[in-house]
Amino acid sequence: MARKGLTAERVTRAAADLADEVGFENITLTALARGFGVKDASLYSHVRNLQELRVGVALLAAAELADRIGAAVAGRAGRDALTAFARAYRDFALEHPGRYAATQARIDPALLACSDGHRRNVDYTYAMLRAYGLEEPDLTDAGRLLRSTFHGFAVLEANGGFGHVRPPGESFERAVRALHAALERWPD
Amino acid sequence: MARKGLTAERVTRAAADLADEVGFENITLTALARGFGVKDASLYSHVRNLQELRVGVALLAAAELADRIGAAVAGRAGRDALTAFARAYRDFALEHPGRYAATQARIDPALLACSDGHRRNVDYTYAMLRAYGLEEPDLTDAGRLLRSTFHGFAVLEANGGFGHVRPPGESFERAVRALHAALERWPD
DNA sequence: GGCAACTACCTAGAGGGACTAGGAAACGCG
DNA sequence: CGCGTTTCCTAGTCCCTCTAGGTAGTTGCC
Repeated sequence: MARKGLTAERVTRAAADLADEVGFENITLTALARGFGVKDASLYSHVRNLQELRVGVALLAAAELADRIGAAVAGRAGRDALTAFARAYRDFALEHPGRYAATQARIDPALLACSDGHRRNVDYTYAMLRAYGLEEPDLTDAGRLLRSTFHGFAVLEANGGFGHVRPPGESFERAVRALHAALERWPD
Repeated sequence: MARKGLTAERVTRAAADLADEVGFENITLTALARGFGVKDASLYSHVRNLQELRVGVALLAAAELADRIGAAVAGRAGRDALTAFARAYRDFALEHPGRYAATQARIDPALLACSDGHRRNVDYTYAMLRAYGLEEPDLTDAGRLLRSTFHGFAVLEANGGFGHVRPPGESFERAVRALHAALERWPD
């Protein structure tokens, strides 16, 4: 009955890794327990239930994504910032599909408000858009357009939704160019 | 032991309705069987397994979406067609969240090639884009941009990803305007 | 150092969903 | 009518979530 030194954080991090392997929807407390050489019931000392584990992964993933985006946009503005933001976003989704899916999981709004990662992601977006000279409500509209396009692209690419003819990366760069042009001419 | 007159089609249609209620990921053969007043094992006479049921729902939903889009864009071109397409797309996603999620489910490419609904959805998009004077590879890039934005918006809105301040519908109309402008000036 | 409190792990078991094997009753067609 | 097929059944396996209650390590406190 040797102790394995598990903590809520280690479990959550392992869950994030597992999510990247098998998909965020398919993480399982049993599989996680197997990975630690422990019975599944034991994990309930560290995590209340599967739902809470998912929330933990979502917060972790959002923070990691925010780190990447923050590093990418640091010291840039306008087109440079937009391109760096977009690439960081897409790269994260490609490298960490499970974590990325977690960032988009439906979460209790009260909890979401406390999530540093989610808040920072929004902040970076708004900061970038303000540099284009936008103000409310254009800020909101443009922000939603960016999020929709980036997220939609990430989902479709991850799901193999694009035929294999043309490299998705080139389509993505084009999309970012088009968005840049749209932001410069906003509101048309 | 009265027969209930079940068929693969009735089961699939019920699964689509259930998906709209509880989410595409959460449909269950057991719940479906309960709805028909039948044991879960009985459904295996009509559907090979859960995976195949999901595929069936996906094909059904894609056909329904294609019908709506086809009706919307009939006789229109340019901005009119784009707006009608976008509204039909978003409305479908809002009215039938489960069916909409099904249209985006990862499916065996071989099967997907046989899906009339999926093919028509692609065809409508390409027809619309050709009216903007685009040719390959711009056609592919622009098509991916549209799909990404529409899909991303639908997912975020369905997940409650937009705060409640500004009505999503207005942001959506703006996004469509921006996309129209981008298509007219393509490639920038 | 020794004892109590706490915590990390355990076993046992309920409950539910996917799925299979094999059986019986309804149906459809000659 | 009777024969084969289809539809539904019971029974049971396996896997996952989650709870209750027990035991063994660890920590803190005198």
